[in-house]
Amino acid sequence: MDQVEVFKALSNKTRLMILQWLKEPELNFPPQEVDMKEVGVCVGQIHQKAQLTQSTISEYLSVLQRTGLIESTRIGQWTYYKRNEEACQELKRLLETSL
Amino acid sequence: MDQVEVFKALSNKTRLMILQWLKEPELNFPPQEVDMKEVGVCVGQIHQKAQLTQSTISEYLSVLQRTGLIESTRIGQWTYYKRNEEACQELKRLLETSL
DNA sequence: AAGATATATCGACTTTTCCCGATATATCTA
DNA sequence: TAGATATATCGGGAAAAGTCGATATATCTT
Repeated sequence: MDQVEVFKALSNKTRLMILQWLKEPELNFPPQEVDMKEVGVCVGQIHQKAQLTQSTISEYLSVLQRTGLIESTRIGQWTYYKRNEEACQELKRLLETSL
Repeated sequence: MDQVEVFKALSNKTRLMILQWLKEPELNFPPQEVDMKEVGVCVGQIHQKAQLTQSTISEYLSVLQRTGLIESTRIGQWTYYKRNEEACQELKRLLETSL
């Protein structure tokens, strides 16, 4: 895990928010077909909640995914994103030592 | 403490290194007149060790100081920088919850 | 007061990031 | 297969960050 890349990914208000929202998807997004806890939240929902264009949000989700902090599942025409809690934990551990 | 600003400050290899070096100044810098543990390390020493110009390092130290992660003391013509361990701890705590 | 030394600040240039709109791609449905 | 919908990617303009050299400022020494 490249620390600089992770910090860059976290250096943006919207991306930090997304990470927060995905912590408790049921609290932050309207009910879905899928189990949000299990599968995640689709791009459109995140796009609606963040007030930025679809392309920007898609890009931001890629940035976060590249760090490993979130992961995606494609189901039909939707891509669902959810946190990778293990990676988040590992990052915390990393920060514990590297900071 | 503005999270985005902190992460931006940490989004740079050199600044991360500086923060590391200042963790154990006696191990990372040649002996000085002053007690490095207590007072810190002067800009010139950090400048020599990081391979960037004096102005860049001075700027980077300001960036770090603005986050509160390091603090400075002027003694004569030297400015000494050292970690603010309390702030570093607080940041870790913040990350623990905000991440 | 003059010169030396350490640091900070300024102006400039380059690279990166932030966002957008437009378009491409994938999948679904009729 | 045609259209609809969801997402990804591409190209670009504006703003911010990275980095430098030159210069200003502060302090020390003589």
